[in-house]
Amino acid sequence: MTAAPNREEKTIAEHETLKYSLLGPSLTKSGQDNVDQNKVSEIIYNASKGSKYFNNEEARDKNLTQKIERILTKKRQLEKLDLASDRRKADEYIAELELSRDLSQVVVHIDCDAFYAAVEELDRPELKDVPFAVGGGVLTTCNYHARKFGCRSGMAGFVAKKLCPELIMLKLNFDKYTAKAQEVREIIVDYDPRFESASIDEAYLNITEYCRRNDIGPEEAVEQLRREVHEKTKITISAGIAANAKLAKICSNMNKPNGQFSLPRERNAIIAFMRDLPTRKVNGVGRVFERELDAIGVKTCGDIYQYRQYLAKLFGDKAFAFLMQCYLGLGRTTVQPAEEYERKSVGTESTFGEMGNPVELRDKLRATAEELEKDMVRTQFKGRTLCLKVKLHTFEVFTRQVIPPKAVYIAEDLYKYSVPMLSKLEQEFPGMKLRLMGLRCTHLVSMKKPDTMAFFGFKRKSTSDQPESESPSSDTAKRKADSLDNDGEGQWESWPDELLFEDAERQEREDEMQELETLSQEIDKRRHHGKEIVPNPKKGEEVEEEWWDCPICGRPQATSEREFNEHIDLCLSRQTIRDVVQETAESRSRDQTPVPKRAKMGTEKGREKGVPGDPKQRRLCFG
DNA sequence: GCGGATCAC
DNA sequence: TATGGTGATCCGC
Repeated sequence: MTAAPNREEKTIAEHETLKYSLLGPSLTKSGQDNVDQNKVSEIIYNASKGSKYFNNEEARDKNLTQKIERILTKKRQLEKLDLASDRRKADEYIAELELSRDLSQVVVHIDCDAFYAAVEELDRPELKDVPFAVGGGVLTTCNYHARKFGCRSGMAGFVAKKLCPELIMLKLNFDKYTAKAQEVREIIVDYDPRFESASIDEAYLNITEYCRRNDIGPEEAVEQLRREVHEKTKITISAGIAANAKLAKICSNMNKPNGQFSLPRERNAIIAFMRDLPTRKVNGVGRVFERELDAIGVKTCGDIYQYRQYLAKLFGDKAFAFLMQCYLGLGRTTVQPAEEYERKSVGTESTFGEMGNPVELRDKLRATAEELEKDMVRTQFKGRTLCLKVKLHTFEVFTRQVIPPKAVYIAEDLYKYSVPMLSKLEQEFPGMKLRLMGLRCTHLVSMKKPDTMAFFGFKRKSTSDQPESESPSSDTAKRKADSLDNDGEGQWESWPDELLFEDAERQEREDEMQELETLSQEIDKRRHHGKEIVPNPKKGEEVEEEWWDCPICGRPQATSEREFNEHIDLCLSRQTIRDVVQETAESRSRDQTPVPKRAKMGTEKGREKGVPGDPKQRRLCFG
């Protein structure tokens, strides 16, 4: 074969993958079954061709193709080697995972059907029979009529219009969706008071206890839940019922919309289910990983097994572990409120018309900093690291970060420390024009006043043999109260908005805050020092009684939050902050026990992400 | 630890 | 005319 046709073939092949990529990330969403994807792909391709976005996508696609070439080359090398040891390691891992299999829990994933569109339809019934979408330049979602034309979430508005010229575009009414989501959560809380919001329209529930208490089967319970939600909110939801969250999530997509699917909680049924399941159906496998897996011959989760000896070397240990769990159909069986997840960053970004003027760019940076300050104040965090993100007019994305001398959150500081990064980028890309700018703080430090047990990480542990002590009703009430506290106000009463103060006073406050922050970190570290600080049930009969070791004086303290806070206040006033920090540092150096890591939020590759307990975010959620 | 990349929603 | 915002994780260096 000559070189020319080969190159041509390659170009065609590359365009095929590009076209596939251009279809967007939500290809697996429902409503696309009877759509001629080739036709849709052609329209999208032609609508996009030549644009800067297209060119960038093309470049990315070429890079991925090269990356896949490298993967294949590596695989061919591995094939020549003796991988018996790798196969044995994989088999040992599988055996180990198998031992951890827990089929005792009934986990449910629920997902509102085309949620934003459904809410809009309630207000405007005439929309029911016409294709329409919600969102601005990019579709946030669209109804099922629109999906028949190939429209999808994440698609550019003008492309959607090409696919469906009659498409009606609606602006987002975020408050409306939030209110509706709240209605839904008020119902599902009765099925699991500790349900977990995955987003505004998705939630995980563990209904094991509900089924036991009401002597009802899981499928029947979920049918009842869906019926109840529909009757009371007029929203239809789809649900998946399975032994763990990963499977439940997959199952909720099986009979969408307005349907449910239950996967038996039996090993054989689960293995059989995974065997024929395309990898892309698993949460965490996106367009890229799907292509990479496909390239080596893995199309379904069942295919994973025969390639097990290659996976770690080709994709890394994390991906290996993830894939093994996919093959076995394993996932977490725990469900917990989103507020209990720990936030790791706060950021803001925005897109705008091409901008290259350095003065304008600095104005934009200042505005971005001011936006971020609002979010930092709202969430009560400072950041030890500040990250600047820019997207050039070519759609290329770059990030740069700094560690300011102190934790930051005030716009002035955010700006001051990010300007040099912007200047450096301007040097790096002379005449650069941006279409997006963003700022993000990471390595967060809490600014919450240290007067609650929650601050120290103490949570009332429900006595396991006393489920009534944490009855659904009381928890519901508490969680409803939480949701009303939507701005985190009331936790910072004695420290009003910084902006109200004159600069000098502000500085003073800041220094004080800095000290508090240092204290909080020290105590935080110490808290994680050992399990011994967690609440211990008192020996004896009174199981309800609990006590805590004060993290400052070390003495055991009473159980009520009020008493505990009073003690902490007393302790703090007796001992200066400096003393505490000193003492804590000493105790740390005495005790060489490694600080236990916080519970990880997700599993490998960001699977099973939770939503941080940020009010802004929480507003988006059921939880 | 940094920067790029991927992923979910 | 023209393709989002927020947050998380993983990998290679």
